[in-house]
Amino acid sequence: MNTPLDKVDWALLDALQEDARLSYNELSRRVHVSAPTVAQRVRRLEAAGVIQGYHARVDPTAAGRPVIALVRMKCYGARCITVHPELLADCPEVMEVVRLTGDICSVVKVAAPTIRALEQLLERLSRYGETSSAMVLSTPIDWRPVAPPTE
Amino acid sequence: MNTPLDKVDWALLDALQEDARLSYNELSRRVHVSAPTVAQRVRRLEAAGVIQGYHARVDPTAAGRPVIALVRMKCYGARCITVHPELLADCPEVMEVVRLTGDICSVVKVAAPTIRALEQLLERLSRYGETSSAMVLSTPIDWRPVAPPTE
DNA sequence: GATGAAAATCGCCATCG
DNA sequence: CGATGGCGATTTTCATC
Repeated sequence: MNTPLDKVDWALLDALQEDARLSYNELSRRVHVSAPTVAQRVRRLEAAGVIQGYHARVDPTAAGRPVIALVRMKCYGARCITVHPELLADCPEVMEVVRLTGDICSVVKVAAPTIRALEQLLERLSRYGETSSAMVLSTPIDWRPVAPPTE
Repeated sequence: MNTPLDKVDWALLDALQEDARLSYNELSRRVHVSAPTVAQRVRRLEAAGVIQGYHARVDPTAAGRPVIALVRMKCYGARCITVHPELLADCPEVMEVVRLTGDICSVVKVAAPTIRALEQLLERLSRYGETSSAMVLSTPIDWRPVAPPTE
């Protein structure tokens, strides 16, 4: 079902991206739409896959994983981790994997407790392809909400 | 205040990373700790900066921004966007900026509505440094919770 | 940190515009 | 398709142990 998102949908998405814990009543006040309508809209957005989940954002450093890195992968053909992400199911250090165009197969974002743990993960990743890693010094922009496409 | 996270803290972090909309009562049931204690713990985690926010995760493609890319930047000295992220305040396409060690200054994650919009953003970014971009074909691992560091 | 209760809030159903 | 009203259930918080 591909009915485009209207003004109310985007107001709800804005609010819930900013604070996922807002109640339907509170959303109703902010968006100036009745609470039952809010609940219906939000459930529709969830069912349509527009909203994929609600998550607390945890600071990896404060949580004991201060070693952040980006690992560029050039996988060996069929063992490409982008087609077998389940290979990394038991690697809690792996936060994100994106598959790319170009000579870099994928980029893996990693959050490890220690340099040593990062080293071990790189060894593991090197089974699947050539790795090239860079440490994350800081995150000037950590997170941004998805904004309505202005057309 | 740097008191390390205990078992209860991690149970709460796990639950709230998985579903940020759980009530304190529901958390109380899952973590087997009384509701007032849950509320107190969660507020402490928020105040300590361990929990940085609660966000709905929105699928950029479903929300009208299907053109995702990673842009590697080699900034021109002082104009480096990692030290002046406010230069990108009015670029809703920019989702994330990480500063890196190595010859790549930073990587910028972008979600644009169209190829044309991506092109325009690249023009803008090229004012600050050399850009090298790769399209995101897919995201085999989109998101992972921060897990307790096993030591 | 647990308990218990009180006040406020929330979510949902049926109904109506 | 959205708004209103009201009910019951849930939640949050306070004081106390």
